Amino acid sequence: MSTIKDVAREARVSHAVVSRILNKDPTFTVRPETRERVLEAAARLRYIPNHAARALRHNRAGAIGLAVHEIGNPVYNAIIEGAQKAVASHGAVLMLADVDEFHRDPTTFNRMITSKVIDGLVFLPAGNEADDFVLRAATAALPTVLVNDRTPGFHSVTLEDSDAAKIAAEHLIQLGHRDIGVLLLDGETQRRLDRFAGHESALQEAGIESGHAWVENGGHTLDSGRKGMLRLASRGSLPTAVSVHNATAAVGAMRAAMELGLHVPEDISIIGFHDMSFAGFVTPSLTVVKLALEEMGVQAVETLFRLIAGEDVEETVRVLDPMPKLEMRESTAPPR
Amino acid sequence: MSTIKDVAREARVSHAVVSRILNKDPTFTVRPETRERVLEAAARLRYIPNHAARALRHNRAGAIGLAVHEIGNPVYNAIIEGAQKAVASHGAVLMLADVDEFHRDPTTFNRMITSKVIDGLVFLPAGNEADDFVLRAATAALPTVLVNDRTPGFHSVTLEDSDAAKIAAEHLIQLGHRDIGVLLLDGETQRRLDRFAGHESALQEAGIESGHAWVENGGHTLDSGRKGMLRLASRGSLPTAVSVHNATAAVGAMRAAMELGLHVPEDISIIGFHDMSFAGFVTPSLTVVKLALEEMGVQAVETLFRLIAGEDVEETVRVLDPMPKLEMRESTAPPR
DNA sequence: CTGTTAGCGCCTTCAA
DNA sequence: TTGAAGGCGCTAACAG
Repeated sequence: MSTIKDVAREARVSHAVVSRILNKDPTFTVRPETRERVLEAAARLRYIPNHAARALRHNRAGAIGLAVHEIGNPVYNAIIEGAQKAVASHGAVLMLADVDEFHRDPTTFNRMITSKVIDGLVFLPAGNEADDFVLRAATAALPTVLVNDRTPGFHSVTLEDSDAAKIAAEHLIQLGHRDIGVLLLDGETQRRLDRFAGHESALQEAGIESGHAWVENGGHTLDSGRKGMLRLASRGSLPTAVSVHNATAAVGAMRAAMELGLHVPEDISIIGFHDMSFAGFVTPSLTVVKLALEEMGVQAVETLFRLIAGEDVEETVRVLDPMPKLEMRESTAPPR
Repeated sequence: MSTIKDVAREARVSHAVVSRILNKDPTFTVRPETRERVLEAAARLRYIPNHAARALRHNRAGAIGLAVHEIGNPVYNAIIEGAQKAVASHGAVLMLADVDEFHRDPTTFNRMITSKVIDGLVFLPAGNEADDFVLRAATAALPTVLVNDRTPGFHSVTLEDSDAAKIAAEHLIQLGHRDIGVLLLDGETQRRLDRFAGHESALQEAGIESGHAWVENGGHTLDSGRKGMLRLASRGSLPTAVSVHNATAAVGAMRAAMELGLHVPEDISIIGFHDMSFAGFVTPSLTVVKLALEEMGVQAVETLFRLIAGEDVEETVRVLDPMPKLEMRESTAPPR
């Protein structure tokens, strides 16, 4: 591995000159032939600046962290991809981490946030106790941005959760459903409340008395969705349609319906959130409200970089483009 | 952020002493009271060594990379988790990266492998052109370990692919199937061939002439699995059972069967590989051969660290514990 | 226009 | 048993 000094020797200049040329220092003028010599030497030696030395000098790691629950949940995939791209466009690298893992063994996490391994953290909360620990520790040590949720006092990037839930409920209403259940997210997140509010407002506008009849937590995993649906069913009466506020949970809910001997969508319609890969491939394929997950990942990282640069940033960034949009498939149909 | 000098001043010693105490230098003896003072000061100031300075000094990044195709594919989740844990146990951090992203824009990748952002790379190939680029570039620059595949001349950690495929085929044979199709992985990977060999050997031992009758590529995605199944069906005759060498593709294959008006498992049995989260939740739930994915992730990282430390490492590490195991669910049944 | 110098925070001889 | 000094590779202020 060649260093800046090797290049300097090769180009017969001091290493400081190399540094300034390669970093395109605007306050610096140099004879074209010298610049030429330096660039040529750098190319020939395949010089690449040492990351650690740079980080030490700048007091910047050149890496940012992304902490999620369950890296494997396909819903998060789009967020991760968006973040990945945005980070790359800043010439930095992404470090992916599991929140629950961090909570179980905080050593790594603590090192990551306190020893300058990363310059900032994007954090996707799920509403459990691990969140609280991570959020508290992270914000104390680093610029931190919440993604897919908002909490007063913290920088956040959110979707139009209320609108999205409203679109889902309206779709069911439009199909002719009046008995509409909902599987909310679990955990104490704002998006849970926002989505619930959107759902309720659609019912209200349609003149449907909800009376909080069929409301359960469905969470964001296959298993929690399945259990939520089973709880809904254990009430004696069943709705003809259910809005599930997460696509992974919706697949679990469909599984539960099948176990109960119900056919989807003939006996019960199910709509999910997020257009993750599995939505179109399960049977029946899942009608969803598609959200701008990837764009949200991008925005979160951009917000974080602005924070790191010390810029003034509004507390809550809302991702408005693209807006939530219905993606109709097989799992919803008129009631019979 | 306090530095080693702050601690030294606080404990009224030189910073060299602090360094040696904190790093437990065995060739170093110190008066208990001095050690006490230092440890106490370090704790009080919440001293954490600066990662960049350490990296610079040791010429080690303290991070290792994991390059996969499609971070969101649930099959990889277990591998990632295993790797995560192993990396943490070494006091390092994991950098997750997307191979295809790297191929599209090699800038970030090149920086990552050449500028000491990571100390080594674990690489999960899928058999496309992106692999070749990444593998070539990575091995030239860094200690690199292949995971879930093997290539002569490169360090690899693999599963018992042949055995696993054999178990899958034997399960179908035992149920009474004789007309057995297979959806292979695509791409030019060794595990594709190994699994095919295991499959064939089961048929042979059962006295079934394969004649390469129902053999197609199913890949490792929902869509490729679906298409593979459609191609199988387009041949005029249909097998009564299909072994799909990847669980995600198997879900796609089930979807295709449904589109063809076939019921699973009544008309056609389907068995998949890897016990990923969705396997138990799709309808019908998917019978799979469960592989030691998480353990493979662990082993890959351990192998990489041995390589980084300059130890002698056998070229191919086989993960033998736990061995592949059948996990029977609803998608396989006797032929009718 | 270019070179010299002084650190960033840490570890590791070498001396005392 | 402890301290002083040098240097990892890089950048930025200051000289020339």
